[in-house]
Amino acid sequence: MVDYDFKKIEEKWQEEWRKERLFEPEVDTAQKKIFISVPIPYPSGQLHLGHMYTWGRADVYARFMRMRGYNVLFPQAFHFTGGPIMGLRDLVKRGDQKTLDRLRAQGVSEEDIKKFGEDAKYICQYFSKKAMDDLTSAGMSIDWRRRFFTTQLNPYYSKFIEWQFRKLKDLGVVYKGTHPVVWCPNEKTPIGDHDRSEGEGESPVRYTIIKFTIGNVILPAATLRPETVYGATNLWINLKGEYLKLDVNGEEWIVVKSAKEKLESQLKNVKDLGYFDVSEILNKTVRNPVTNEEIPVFSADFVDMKMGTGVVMSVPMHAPFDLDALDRLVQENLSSIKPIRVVNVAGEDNLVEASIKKFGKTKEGLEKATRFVYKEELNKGVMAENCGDISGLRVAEGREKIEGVLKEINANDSIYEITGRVVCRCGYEGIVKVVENQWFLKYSDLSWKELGRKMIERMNIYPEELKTQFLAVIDWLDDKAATRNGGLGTPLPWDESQVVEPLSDSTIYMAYYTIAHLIENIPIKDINDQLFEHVFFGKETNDRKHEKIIKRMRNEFEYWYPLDMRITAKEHITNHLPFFIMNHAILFPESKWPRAIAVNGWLTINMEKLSKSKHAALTIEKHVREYGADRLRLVVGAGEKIDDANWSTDNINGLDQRIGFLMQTAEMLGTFGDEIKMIDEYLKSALNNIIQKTTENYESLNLRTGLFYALYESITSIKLYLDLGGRNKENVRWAIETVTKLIHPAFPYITEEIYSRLGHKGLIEKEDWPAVDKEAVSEAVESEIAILEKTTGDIRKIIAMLRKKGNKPKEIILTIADKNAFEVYNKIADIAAEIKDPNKIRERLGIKGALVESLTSKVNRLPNRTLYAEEEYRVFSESKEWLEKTFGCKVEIKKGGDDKATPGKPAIKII
RNA sequence: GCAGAGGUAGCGAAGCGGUCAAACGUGUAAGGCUAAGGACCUUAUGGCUCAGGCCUUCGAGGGUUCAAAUCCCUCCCUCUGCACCA
Repeated sequence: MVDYDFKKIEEKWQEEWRKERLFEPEVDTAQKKIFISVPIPYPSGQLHLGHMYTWGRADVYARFMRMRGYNVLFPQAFHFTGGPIMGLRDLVKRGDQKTLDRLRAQGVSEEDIKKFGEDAKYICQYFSKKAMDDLTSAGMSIDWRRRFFTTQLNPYYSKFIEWQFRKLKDLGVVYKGTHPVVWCPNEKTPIGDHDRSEGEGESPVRYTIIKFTIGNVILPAATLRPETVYGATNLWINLKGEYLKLDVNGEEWIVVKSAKEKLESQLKNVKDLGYFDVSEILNKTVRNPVTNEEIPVFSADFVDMKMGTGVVMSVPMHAPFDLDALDRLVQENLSSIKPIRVVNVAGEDNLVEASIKKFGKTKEGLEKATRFVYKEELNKGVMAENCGDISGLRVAEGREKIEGVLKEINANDSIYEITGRVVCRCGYEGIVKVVENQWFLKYSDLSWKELGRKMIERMNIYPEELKTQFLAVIDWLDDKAATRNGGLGTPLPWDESQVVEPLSDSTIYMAYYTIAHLIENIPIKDINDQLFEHVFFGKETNDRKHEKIIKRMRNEFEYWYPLDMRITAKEHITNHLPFFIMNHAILFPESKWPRAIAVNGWLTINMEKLSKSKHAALTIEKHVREYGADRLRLVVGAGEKIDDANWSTDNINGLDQRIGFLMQTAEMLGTFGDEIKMIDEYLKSALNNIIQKTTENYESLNLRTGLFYALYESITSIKLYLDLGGRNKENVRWAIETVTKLIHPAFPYITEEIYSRLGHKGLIEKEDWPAVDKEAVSEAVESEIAILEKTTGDIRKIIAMLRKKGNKPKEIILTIADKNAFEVYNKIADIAAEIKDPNKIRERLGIKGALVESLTSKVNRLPNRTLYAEEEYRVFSESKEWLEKTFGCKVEIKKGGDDKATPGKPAIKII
């Protein structure tokens, strides 16, 4: 590592930035603005390297844009909404050992831990303060004046949320409904994924109930494949099970005992009418409500007492379990039923028979067979001609349509099951509950989706490939439950039993940043919808008391909005980002729609995912202390696009080397002169190319590539320049300053330091971003340098061979090709620019000879640029000294006279 | 299942019709520098050659083209998300 006192340097420049108020931009209509934001973190722990990656990317962009002359706003708030912090408080209160260990590992004092157990708000405050300090020390150029937090703990923000939801309701996109959730009957709350000790990822699945009737009594068969009702040959019940007769919404249902609780928690009005002996209906017939046929009721062991209603529709032609059970009855001469085909799969004669053969008749085998048949028929199946209204439809379509058919004849209902066993952390098994009084945002609305799509089409999305995915997500979007009945948050203004849930109260909060530092000058009692309507939409206000401050708020919003760049990680693609898009689309006019989104992958450490247990060891605080902020900021170059980025401290060495090189070269400047050689043209050309590439890549948040040019390619070019004998003071100085500027957004502290050591008084961040001098870019010069390098490589190869033979080179003679060879070469290059076929090129050229033959013989080695004889001579003769030094022998450069020389490839003769 | 992304040398990762045996980083090996180690510099790192050459490679198999890692088709495999949860 290069030795420098990073702590001192960091403190020094932080102070300078603070003095200059560099990160506290004011409205200035004469200056172009850019508004950047990163998600609002949830302060349930200390920020770690994963955060560093996302914030680092945002900060590089912010500093880059500042240098490009933009007035940059980069604010940061904190999100207190939700349940987990309260959960953390309870765990601390309970003295949960794991939790306490984790907090202690993060350096939380015993006194603070005690307070955590008493007050969730204190946890929020503690960690948000920490986060602020960590981000600041890591060099984030954040305007902290505008920080705020959410929930009713901040009544101003709550007013903003209330306004927003009233407005959404007025727009007709909020409605009250019901929603199935996995529910803990003990704690009486939904069990989210992280609240489960078993069953992560399991979710409610809806079974269709088809009502078969026997007189007035209903046998409700639960099924995932209602479209096969045309092929039902019988019903299955299980004589070993206990059944009940229930009054369900005024109808008499026969169901297995376990279904009672489910139906109750799924909003059915249930009265228990007592035990029902199912042997009473065994072998009796029931009426299929769709076909009106009478079919028998049989018993089968495979009917699961815990699943659904305990009544199963038998479709032996399309269900392995049904066929297997029926076969047994037929063998015992208890039935003579024949399966009925209702789905055709091209090229398949009897899918169920085939699959049973394949997977076997064990329970596992039949389960596999069932999944297989389900999949095949769903994907490839077509409903047969005996299926009434759904005949000829694809299975998926038929399944959708049959629901309507059943509904019309009042023969359907539904029951939810969980896709797998879920156990709550409290130890109780989860069930599906249909919760009432849920308020939904109607993201399924087609005209709303149209707005969302329109916004996406107009937005810059980085990486670009994600645009199609965003459009797909909008298509897939369904109504979103926007409230819940617990946790921290803002109560829904018209139904205070519900709290706006976290993802729904953080869709347009970026607008709040524009006024967050001003709004609290107005007493809370005077904050109303009219104020927000005025500030955001310029509608009339009759508040004269706060005229001045309101006017400022209005100006701030008008100036800063829309948001120019939203930077976030990929886990938000299917939740936060689409909501952010949709809510902006419906609430704001097009001129205020966000302009760009940049998405990044996750950070891995030495190729391993950052697991929760590792967070404590990977805090930003710890790493800044250990390595310094600049070195830590190297993490922004760890990845690109949505690929996962890998961080390893190995890379620090590479950074240090290059920083050291810049500093050393800066110190050597005094020994340089003012001679200008071809290599100086090369330096100018190469660096201008690098400026261009760096700028383009920073613009689209491709920071790994940007840094590759700014930090690696640039220094490689400067080294090559010095190697080849370049010693022009002005040019080297310019090169060092340019590179320092190019890498400044990523490594702000050390670059400020280098810049001041170069004798500059002002801040580098206030300097202009290096401009590309197109005049200086010369393809010819760069190709000649490449030719020089290639030739050097060839010489080396030949010398190595000679050495093997025991020969030592005494002299190297390089001969540049004849002028007329260059003419031929360039003619071919010209033709090859449009015609690519070697045969046709030769035809068109009309010249023959060994040179033409060799230049056009290999299709992938056609000349593709113009070369100049004088330039080629110059580059070699100016490098003569260097070549002699490199190879330790005499070198002679000749012009013409050797047939072996071709343009771009001088003849090498070694004596 | 649905949706999206992707499979390139030991590893990571560029390239997205012709300057591709394939940038760059890292690893490995040899040499230099060092008292030594680290750091640094040079070179090598698909195979065969041994005067700058040739041959075979970019998940598998077909196809288009004078020319394919790059375009088209089929197949195999991997990753991510699927919601009321931050």
